[in-house]
Amino acid sequence: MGIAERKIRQREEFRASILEAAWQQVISDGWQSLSIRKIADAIEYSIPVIYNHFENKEAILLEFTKEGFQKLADTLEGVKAQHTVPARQLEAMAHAYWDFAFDHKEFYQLMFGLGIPACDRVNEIEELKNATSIMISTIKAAIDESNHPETDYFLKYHTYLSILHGLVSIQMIQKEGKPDAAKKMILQDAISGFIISINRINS
Amino acid sequence: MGIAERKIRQREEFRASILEAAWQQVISDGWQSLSIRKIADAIEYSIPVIYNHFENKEAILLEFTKEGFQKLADTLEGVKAQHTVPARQLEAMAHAYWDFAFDHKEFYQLMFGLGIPACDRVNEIEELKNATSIMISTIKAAIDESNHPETDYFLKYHTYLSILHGLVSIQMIQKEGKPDAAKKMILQDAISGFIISINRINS
DNA sequence: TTACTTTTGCTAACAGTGTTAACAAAAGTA
DNA sequence: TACTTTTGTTAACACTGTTAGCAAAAGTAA
Repeated sequence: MGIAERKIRQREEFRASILEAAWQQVISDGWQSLSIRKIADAIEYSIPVIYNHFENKEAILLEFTKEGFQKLADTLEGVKAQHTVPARQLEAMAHAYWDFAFDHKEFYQLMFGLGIPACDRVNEIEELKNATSIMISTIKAAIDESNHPETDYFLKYHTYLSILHGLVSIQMIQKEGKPDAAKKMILQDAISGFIISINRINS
Repeated sequence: MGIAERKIRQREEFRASILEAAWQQVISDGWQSLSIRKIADAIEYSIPVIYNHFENKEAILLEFTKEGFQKLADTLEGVKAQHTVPARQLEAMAHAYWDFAFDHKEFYQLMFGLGIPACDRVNEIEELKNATSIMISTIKAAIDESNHPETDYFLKYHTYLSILHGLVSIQMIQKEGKPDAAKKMILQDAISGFIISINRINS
């Protein structure tokens, strides 16, 4: 008798329909406004049934996080296979990473814990400009002293800030605790590379 | 008569006490669990009085965001002043940036919209390891082909990922919209620098 | 088919959240 | 003292995630 099998199948379908409804919510209004109630509403069931399939709301989001990382892995692998020289592979993967992030923005934000209050208003903060101008002026000075004074300082500023922010936030995601002095080598490494790149023509 | 002045002063003090209470909440439980009700409780006033001084909860958080950026700007400026060569300034500023982020974690998370569900569980995601291993293997291959096969591949992987994530998330914060193809030059620039740094000894 | 067990889904509630309308009390002004 | 403005309160609205308790449906065994 296939009753047990059918039940498992139905359960799986139900679970999938929850995720489907949840995902519709996420892509239409962002994951911050996802709510159990809206999911229940969309699948036309009462609220508690969702808890028969997922421990809590976080478990639903975790599902998407996993899916996102797998999608990213697949993308990277596919792109990597199209090249043979490692340096070209790294380059192609970088572009694929970038494309993935913006083509699947909701996934990416979920995966890396991004997206918060007032993110759209951050550009209007005067204090931000103070910090920005200090960095830019230094970059400018460094470029002026280099062999390539025609370098785009604004581009280099973005690179500089991105490296710093990337290092910090990756570190914050992975470690709950403190700075971890040894990890500062990564910072030193990245900044050294950046400074070198100012004094050299990029290939 | 100094009545008006006193009133303004008292208003200012009240406002400050709200921020003070809010900040205590933030540093003890993280900004995600900050609530108007808890603030009201801490200052021993009813809830609506807070809305006499701040338009909404977001306005309170924005206050801290501003404060954070100003703190960062001051820190960078102070560190910069201790050096004369721009390259050294950039280096020192990078370290100061790092220290700031971890010494004022709550500020930093607020400033860059970090901190979300399941951030501590992200390391246990199997799918993450899939994506990781693809990148690491490529980095390894690139190092093997370089003039410095003794390079720490794990360090380089972190640098690579940090650059990518930094670029993406900075871009996501600043722009609501789409990829912006021209901005991809920043990516190309950063990755080129990274690849160069694999083939060179860091100064 | 009947009697029993398990699964499934429901209503209703608890404990929170941000926000606001309506009103009372205090403070300042004439 | 009478009036106006500011300030603060209670109580509610409209949401959140989550769960206890119960009814109905589905499956099982006689």
